[in-house]
Amino acid sequence: MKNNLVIYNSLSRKKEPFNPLHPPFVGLYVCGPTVYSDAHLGHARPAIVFDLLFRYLTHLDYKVRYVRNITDVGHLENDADEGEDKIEKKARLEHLEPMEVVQKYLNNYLKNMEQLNILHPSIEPRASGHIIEQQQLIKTILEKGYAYEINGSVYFDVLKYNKQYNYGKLSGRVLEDLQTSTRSLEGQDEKQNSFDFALWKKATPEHLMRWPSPWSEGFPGWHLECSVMSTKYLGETFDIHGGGMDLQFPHHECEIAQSTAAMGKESVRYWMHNNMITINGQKMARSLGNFITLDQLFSGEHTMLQQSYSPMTIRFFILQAHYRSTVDFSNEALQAAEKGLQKLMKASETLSKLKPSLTSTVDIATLKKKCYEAMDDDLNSSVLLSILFEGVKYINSVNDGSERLTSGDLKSLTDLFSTFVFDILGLKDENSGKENVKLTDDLMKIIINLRQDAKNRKEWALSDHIREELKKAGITLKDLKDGAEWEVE
RNA sequence: GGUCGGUUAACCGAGUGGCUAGGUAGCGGUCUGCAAAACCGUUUACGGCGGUUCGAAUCCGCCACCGACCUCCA
Repeated sequence: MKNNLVIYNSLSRKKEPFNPLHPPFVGLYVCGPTVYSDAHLGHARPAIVFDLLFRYLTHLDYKVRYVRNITDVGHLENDADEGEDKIEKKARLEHLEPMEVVQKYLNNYLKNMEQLNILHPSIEPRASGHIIEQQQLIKTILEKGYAYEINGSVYFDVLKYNKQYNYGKLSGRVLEDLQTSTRSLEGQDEKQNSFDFALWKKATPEHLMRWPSPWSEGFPGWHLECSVMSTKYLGETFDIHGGGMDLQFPHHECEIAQSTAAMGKESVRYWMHNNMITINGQKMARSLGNFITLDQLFSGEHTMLQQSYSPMTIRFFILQAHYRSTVDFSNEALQAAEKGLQKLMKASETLSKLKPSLTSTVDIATLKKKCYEAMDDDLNSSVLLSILFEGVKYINSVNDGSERLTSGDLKSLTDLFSTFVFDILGLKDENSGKENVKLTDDLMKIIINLRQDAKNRKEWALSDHIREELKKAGITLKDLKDGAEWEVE
């Protein structure tokens, strides 16, 4: 199995040829959402980026097992109000059970993902379903001597780990720098060093989410679930781990430390990080309160939105930028994306109606080659789209008669669009269904009006003929006192 | 403060040591009863200052500004 795919590995900070460990199988793990509020535009980005990767690898005939976790345990929040669990905080506010909150927002997230035409991962494991495995990993790390227990909590000993391994290799941190620069936060008295992180945390009396363990009734640390669930389903070593750039430190750094401490080796071969979506140049995040939820985008109900934007417009908007660049939100940019998407969709419809010629005046084989080159170059969907728009130009030109395509080339171009626009980029024509309903409605109005004119002129034969023909087409006309109703059988 | 990244035309956004990215918007034209669509042509680019080079927006240095991470976060 061969491919020309090159991906940027955050670990080496270089583009590297992608060679899976056990071809034709590929293991892909991506950090999913913490489900304690509605999904926002920021959540759409990694979902779309790694959906693109999943789709492309699948297109290249790899057998991909794609694991995307659901964080439903909620993790410690270092707010002024001493480490309150996010999910519980929300639960108390809304008088719901923590798991009820989880279910509500998980449902919403999954609904949004479907709207964005994001394929379901192969496995969507939940942190709460892997408490035992997480405890096992803690035990192993304790046995290896890279963690210590204090007052029922267990912390990872970063200093000791760093003597043998390199803590900070992924994010470019140097431990000595961290020692001086890490802010001193309250409630960290237990830790030997400020940069140590929790593997197990003893629950305070008001903490609702808790599980029994050898150390205390409590809950697992922030970073544990990913180490556990990735290796459980993909093996001790697996191909790709993805997530947002903001997770690089400390989350992914800690994952590396945990896995390495437990197994003596690293799990991940290629680290991939998508960049952020900005709004007025600033990161869009729940914590900053400047986020727009996907439901709001789709409905247009937000003070910053001039109109609603369809899921495919959002998808197209995100795909227009390369995943490692920031992408800046604005109404203007989304409206441009909406128009661009419409142009692409319209062209692909036109394509299906083109008539073949005996000769071709444009080079489809080269176009196809360039599409693969764009995707192979670290999933450059931005360049891919620019090439597909060359194809759009060809299509419209052929339609206008200024260019020609043989039936063979026509088929190639149709395959190309089907493959790249729909299968790989995962775009779909949202208007076809809606338009048809509206179109039928409009057509029926025209027919009914014409028939009314005929009736007004007492041309009953014509009027009856129209009604009979419609009946044959499965449409029943019902004449009312004024006007007419119609219905489909 | 530390680490890392960015600054591209009206807006979004690729890319590259010499060759039109693309989308949206604008302008001119073709087509058209009109309009729309489509097609053709087209305008203001590579933050600033130096350096390397035959040639830099692209490499190097300095400066300015912006951002991310360092704390849950996509």
